[in-house]
Amino acid sequence: MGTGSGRRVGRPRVVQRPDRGLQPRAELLAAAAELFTTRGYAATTTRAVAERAGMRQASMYHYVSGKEELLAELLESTVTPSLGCARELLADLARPAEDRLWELCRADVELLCGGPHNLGVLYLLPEVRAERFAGFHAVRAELKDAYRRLIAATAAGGALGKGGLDLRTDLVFGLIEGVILVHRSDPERPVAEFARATADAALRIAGA
Amino acid sequence: MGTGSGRRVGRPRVVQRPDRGLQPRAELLAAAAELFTTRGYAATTTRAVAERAGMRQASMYHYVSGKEELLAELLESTVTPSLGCARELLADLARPAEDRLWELCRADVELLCGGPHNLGVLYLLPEVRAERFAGFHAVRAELKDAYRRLIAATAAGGALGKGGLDLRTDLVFGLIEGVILVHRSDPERPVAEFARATADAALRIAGA
DNA sequence: ATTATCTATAGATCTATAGATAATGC
DNA sequence: ATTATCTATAGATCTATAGATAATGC
Repeated sequence: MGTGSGRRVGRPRVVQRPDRGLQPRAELLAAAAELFTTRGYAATTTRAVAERAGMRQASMYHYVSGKEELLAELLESTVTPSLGCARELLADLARPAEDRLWELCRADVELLCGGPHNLGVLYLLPEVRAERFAGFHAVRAELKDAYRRLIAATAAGGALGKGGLDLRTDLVFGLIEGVILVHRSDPERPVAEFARATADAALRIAGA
Repeated sequence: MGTGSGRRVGRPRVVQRPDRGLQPRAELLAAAAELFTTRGYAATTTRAVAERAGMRQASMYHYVSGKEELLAELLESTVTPSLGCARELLADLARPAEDRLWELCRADVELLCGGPHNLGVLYLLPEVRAERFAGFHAVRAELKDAYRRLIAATAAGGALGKGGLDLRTDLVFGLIEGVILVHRSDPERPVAEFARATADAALRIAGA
């Protein structure tokens, strides 16, 4: 039972394209990622997404309820890997907090800048404030809290009061997000190197 | 000749509101700033802007050619003050570069975070890449170049090669932008203090 | 029979223009 | 006469549903 074979149930698509081995839903997500980041979410029509995914506009509704569902899934899928990394680092009490904070920053930048599209811009969409995206906000808040805890666990962070800790966290978090957004200005630069430099900068801000 | 008086030429507006002393075009800009930042640019209709400014949808076209013109003007009006500040600091050769870089960062954050709306999010709109907004891109590039030159003029920056200088510039610029975006998470915090803390962080990143 | 598509379209917008109207100015 | 507004609307969308169609599966 090969997924790659041409033998597929259902009416054939009117436009045939080289099968990229993706499931229809994944094709829709990939198309949405590209269009949302390059043209904007609200400016992207369901027709544009469907057509880029190789199907007609109406067929999209066989897989998703609409644009919102695509956005919600894209958002969560970008934070989840970073969050997984954060959880592991939080639990790894053997390593110094400074090392773990550095590693979280580095991994976060590399994950976001390494993908084919700059999904970080989606975080800032005003539409995302809606109740519909509560799931995304929850994971993102947990990620930010991981940053806060790691900063608090550093030598410099331990001396901070609540206000000071919140401030440092916002600065570090702001750096990470900002750097991801600014990155497209020079996509030539190797991501791994850029991620390490950002992590170095974050540690300086944290006062380590 | 008081602008405040009720004696106005032309057919009266159908909805009367307390005159806030703004010219119609300024009312439109204020309405657009609020709606673009809270609901998103593409999601905001011309009707919504006009109605919030106190006039009917079609009347808006007496003052502006459409949404794009409003966006273009809002964008430029947010960078221009920062750029003016940057020019003055660049010319002030008597002061150490470190001081001037610190001051530019502080002023930039204060200007952007101090306004009633978070206009920084508008910078990231995919729509803004269009040729229509070349003017905005020009002033913004000049602002970024001012950052680069001030960083190059610091003691630590002088030793950097081109690649290193570009990297530092992106990190500092990323911090400023990111911090402006993250700021809304805690709008209670006094802006002046936040701006100073960000400037401190920027100098650490720059290696000073 | 089941499935994945398709075509067609109703209903709801939204933009930008045309032309009418109600003020003041002279 | 000039001006700032209004109402009305043509034309161009865009979304989401209804129902038809063309494959495979049994």
